[in-house]
Amino acid sequence: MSNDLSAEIAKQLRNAIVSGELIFDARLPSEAELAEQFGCSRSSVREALKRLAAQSLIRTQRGAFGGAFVRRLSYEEAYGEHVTTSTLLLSMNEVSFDVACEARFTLERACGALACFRRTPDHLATMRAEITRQGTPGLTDEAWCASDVAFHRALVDAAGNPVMSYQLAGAVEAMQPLMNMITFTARSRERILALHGAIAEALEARDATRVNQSLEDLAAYTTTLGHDVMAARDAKDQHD
Amino acid sequence: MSNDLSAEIAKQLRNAIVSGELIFDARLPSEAELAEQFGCSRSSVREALKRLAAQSLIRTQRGAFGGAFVRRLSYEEAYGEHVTTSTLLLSMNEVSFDVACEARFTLERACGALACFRRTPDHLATMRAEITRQGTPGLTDEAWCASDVAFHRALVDAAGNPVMSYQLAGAVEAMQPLMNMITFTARSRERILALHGAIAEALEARDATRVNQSLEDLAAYTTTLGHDVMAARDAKDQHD
DNA sequence: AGACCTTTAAATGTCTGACAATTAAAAAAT
DNA sequence: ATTTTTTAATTGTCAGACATTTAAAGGTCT
Repeated sequence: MSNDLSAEIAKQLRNAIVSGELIFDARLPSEAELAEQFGCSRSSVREALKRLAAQSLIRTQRGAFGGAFVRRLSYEEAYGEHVTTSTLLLSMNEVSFDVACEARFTLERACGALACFRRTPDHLATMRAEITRQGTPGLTDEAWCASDVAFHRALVDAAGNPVMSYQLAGAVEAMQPLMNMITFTARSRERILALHGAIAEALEARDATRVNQSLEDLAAYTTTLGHDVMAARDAKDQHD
Repeated sequence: MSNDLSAEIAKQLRNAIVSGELIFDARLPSEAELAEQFGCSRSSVREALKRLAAQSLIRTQRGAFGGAFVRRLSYEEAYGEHVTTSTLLLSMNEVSFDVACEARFTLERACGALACFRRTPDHLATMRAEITRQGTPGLTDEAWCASDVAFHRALVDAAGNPVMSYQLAGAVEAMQPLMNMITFTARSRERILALHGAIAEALEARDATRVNQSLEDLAAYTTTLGHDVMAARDAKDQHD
């Protein structure tokens, strides 16, 4: 039906994998066999297999008794894919800062409640370490943002639900590019740092209400900063 | 460094796209030019391009002035990719039903609060339509589950935040395969249906507390059903 | 001049055949 | 029994050819 053979072949093989017909670690027929089955050349089969490899659906192994094998999608890989897709989505679609912020903090607050029950000393230690780093003078914007992401990731992980950590990967990590615009002044960093401290303390005390409140404050402040930056940029554009 | 040329080429091109060096609708060099640039054959370049195409990063166009163009990732595509990845992740990693349920309903409750402010008559109508469908006798398990997903998707969309809808895609839609195990009896459907009604009513009344409570009830009941099914299955396994 | 047809060149899509590199099993040698 | 060598299967890469598609350029007719 399609005018792209390799896409069609990839689709059929993908279906076989997703439907469970080909299970984890199952070996696909060799490229030559697939070419015969589909009545096409080896090149077309290879292009199809590369498509599947790009989606982490298969791995290939050279040599005798090698071939393409169905791959188990790990949390780490799924996490990475989710972050890449989300980053791309946000960077290519002019998403409003407000909307992205709202989504991120709404979801993060949902984690906060669970995290109060489940947080371990490990999670608290990670958060405190990032807070310390954020207090060091002369931190570059990139380093600050990376640390910010690590802090929030620790908060999400503290909820102790790997599925949720995966789901929130995009919300937390893909925000980084958007956050880069708002951390210009030392004053704004100071304020954010104080709010991070409040969150960590409330989490240590397992005080869900305070965690929630601190996250709301942080959301409000972040939104304000975003607006200020946007307004300043608009003014500059007018001036130029 | 890698022993896979096409993967290496794909990586470099992907970086150029993600970093913004190649912007939306930019045309990549032709396959022949890329082959020359990378000092390899056209086949290897083609395999690399297919990898990028599989990730929706480029589209190709045949003919003169055709070629590979950077593609804008739409919400719909990102949504679809997220669902596929999540489904695969859940199906391949023996995720506990409890953990998945907790993640899903925790995130959904977070939407509930926002949805009370933003829900439109359209959202309510969609939810009521699905409730009606769920009440029709003789509904297959697949149809029931699809309708269930549509209902919850409407609830998420009612929050009026497209970024959030995208983020929750995995949580809502990838649960379908897991839900398929628990909707065996008419009695359980009836109970779920009643809870759906309660959610819709509370949302219409913009009563956040009741929405939250109803979602919690639904979560609790779903978890119970899951346990029952699991226990029954274990008992059967012992017997066989 | 404008509308319609034809040609052309550039590009991707596909096929064929070849060889290199890798690898595990089988066979041979010690 | 252990080590080494051979072998066969399989993926990775390349070169060259041809098919197909497509938009632009050129030509023809009114």
